[in-house]
Amino acid sequence: MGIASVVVDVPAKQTDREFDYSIPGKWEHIVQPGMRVIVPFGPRMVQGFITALKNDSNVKKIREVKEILDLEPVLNEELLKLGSWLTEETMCFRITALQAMLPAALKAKYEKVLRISTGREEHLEATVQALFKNKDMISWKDVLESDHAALLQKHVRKGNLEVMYFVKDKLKKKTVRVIQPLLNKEGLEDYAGILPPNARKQYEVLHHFINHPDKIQLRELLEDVRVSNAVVKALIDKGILAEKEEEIYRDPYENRVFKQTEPFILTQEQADALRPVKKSIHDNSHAVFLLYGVTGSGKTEIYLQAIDDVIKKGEEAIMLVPEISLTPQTVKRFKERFGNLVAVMHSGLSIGEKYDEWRKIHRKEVKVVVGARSAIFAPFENLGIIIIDEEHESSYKQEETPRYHAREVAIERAKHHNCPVILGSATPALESFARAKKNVYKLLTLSKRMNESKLPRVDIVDMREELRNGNRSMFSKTLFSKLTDRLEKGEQTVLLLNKRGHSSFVMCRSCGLVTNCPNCDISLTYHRYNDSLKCHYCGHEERMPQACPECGSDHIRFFGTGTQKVEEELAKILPEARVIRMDVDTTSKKGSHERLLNAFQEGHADILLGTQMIAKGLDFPNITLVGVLSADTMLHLPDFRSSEKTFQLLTQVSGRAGRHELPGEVVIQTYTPEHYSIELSGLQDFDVFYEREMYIRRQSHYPPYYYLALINVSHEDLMKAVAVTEKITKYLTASLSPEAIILGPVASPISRINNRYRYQCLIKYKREPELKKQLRTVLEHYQQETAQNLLQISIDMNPQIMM
DNA sequence: CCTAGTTTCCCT
DNA sequence: GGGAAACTAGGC
Repeated sequence: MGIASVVVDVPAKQTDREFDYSIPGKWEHIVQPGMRVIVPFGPRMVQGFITALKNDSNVKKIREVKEILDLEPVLNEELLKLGSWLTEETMCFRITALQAMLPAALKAKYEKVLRISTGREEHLEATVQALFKNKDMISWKDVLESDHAALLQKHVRKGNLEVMYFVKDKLKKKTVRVIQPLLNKEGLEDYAGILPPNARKQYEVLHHFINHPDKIQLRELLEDVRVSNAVVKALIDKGILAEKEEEIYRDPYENRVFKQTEPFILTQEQADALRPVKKSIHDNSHAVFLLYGVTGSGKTEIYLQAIDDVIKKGEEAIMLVPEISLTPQTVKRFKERFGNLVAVMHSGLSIGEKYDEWRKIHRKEVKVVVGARSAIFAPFENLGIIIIDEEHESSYKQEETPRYHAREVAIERAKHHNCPVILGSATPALESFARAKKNVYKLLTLSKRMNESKLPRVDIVDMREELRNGNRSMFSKTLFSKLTDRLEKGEQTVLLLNKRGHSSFVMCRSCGLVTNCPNCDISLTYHRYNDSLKCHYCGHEERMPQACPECGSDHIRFFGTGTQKVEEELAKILPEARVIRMDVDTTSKKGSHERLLNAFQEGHADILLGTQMIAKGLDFPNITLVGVLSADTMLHLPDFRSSEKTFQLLTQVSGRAGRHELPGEVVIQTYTPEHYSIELSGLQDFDVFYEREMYIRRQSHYPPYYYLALINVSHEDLMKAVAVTEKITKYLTASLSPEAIILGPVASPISRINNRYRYQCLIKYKREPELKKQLRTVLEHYQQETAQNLLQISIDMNPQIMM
């Protein structure tokens, strides 16, 4: 008899294992590991994944698989194995790991409903019967909201009502309504002749079908003939037209035409860098390459030609790009080279669109996926290369469980497929560069910009000096004069401000009150478009107060500088300048990112003002000036990587200037010009920065010299949070080797989120083979309390941010 | 001894 | 995660 081992969709410690189910005979020959199933679990039905098939089980009372959800496995053997690896590495539940590898559309939705048991209606009193009026089922959610929950529960016990559970697919196949004529041309003409004279619109619709007898989407028909739905409906009712639903793929790029491009001739440096990659592709040998190339050195062309080789060999490629630079511009470069062999995956797509892109990969209709972090799980079976561009970007680390880093997953997958990984960056993560220096990764260097353009000249302006000279504006003299100069010449400028919102916080000038989030230990941010204050952590939102809630003074004001405020200032000092603002507020709508960039590229604006999202990937020939309004904003964050992040951001944004014929200039405004990460980004000298930062990391026992594990404990009760963290710290100190450095308990940088107090313990270590085991013991120990959700303990192996 | 509220156990 | 069994405390 066929038995399936199933991992069920119940993310809890006790259910974090396989359960055996028998396979009904009719499915015996269909089922395979990696398929989703619906299985009975206790009194309800849940979704699960088949992880293995076997012939017998030592479980006595075995139940049957209720339903099979897939005809083909959604996870192949490699991905199932990768799931186990993820579970192990990130210390998450198996089900969480498996679901993380699939598009959200494949996750189940659950519904619990009540129904009157057959023939028991007369046992119910009028109030209960009234609830079921016109309905044969009512949802459990409504029951809980009604005042009759206890009464209904009693009827369930007596058997008058029964509880039913449904497992639904989240996914809906997208359909469109299609209209087609039921008569031939002559029939339509005849009918048009006998239409009453007031049915002008119906006549026009018939005329459309007389000229175009093919089926047409309802939406298009309405647009083409300029009629309303009612007109078409009338013709359908009369039996002249027919309507049907047709399934379609959602293709976010369907209306775009991409001109094919041919591979460029590589420079000597590029060719030298590509050669070892090609060798690895053709020898089927695994290797990790760190492609270290200055901004504008043509890394993308190397990626494209490597992928081209892979496709010619009949294999597939994954190309990861950071979320914020996964712009239509980037996608275009890949679609222009590889046409419809490319699938695209990023968070801007709807659940359905992501699912459709995933299906293209699953059905082997494409050879390349270009995508953000989660695209690393693309279900390719013959991977020939994995490329991670801007590999230092922190968005490659997922900050929710499973807390994986796409770079680690990439290497794990590439080992399985015996294929190369390319990590590309102008400013590699220190960890990566250190590995390259130790020859763990192979270093490939591009030191020159393509078409010989020079790196831009960088001016570092001391804003304290400006203030001393009486300039209180947010623009230094240097930046202002260069701005006016560009404006006169008709060249373009990019202005970077590393903040969002109108102002960072609101403060009362009379009593000094800063408006904080009531649930979190963090100040609220002002958003102008709806005159409100928002918390970026819990989503709390309130109206901007007219007077100080504490002292009643109306001297309540914004502090700090946001993109909106800079925009206003620009309008004052350079009223003739056309400005495009890009930040979370102006790009939240679908397609707005692309629209703004296109407008800028086509020269509809002189200045592009934005947050970090503009630092990457922009490649417009007319940009000759880049201004960084305040370089220090991220420098003073409580994070050991803040220098590295600052250096990377400044170098990246500087690289936007002068990439083509026109030479570029950069102005960096700062209050700490002497800080090495600012000074060295001015010289664009990564190598010196690397040496300097490595020295500090060694001194302070941070990566790459040490590994990190961060334990975060949260509880509504402050004392409890402290006590638990303290206990964990003590336990780990006792059980790990004396070489491990265990810091804590300390309050998290954000010490309260959503009314939960947060404490943490940081472990720095070089080699602790027992660490994961010990951490598991810790989780086990607090299992009861965490299950009740009073206490939360999260563990982040190799954290990217210390919050 | 019954009941309502709470904790623990178990799901194949 | 959630239902049901097991357990506990308070009512008369």
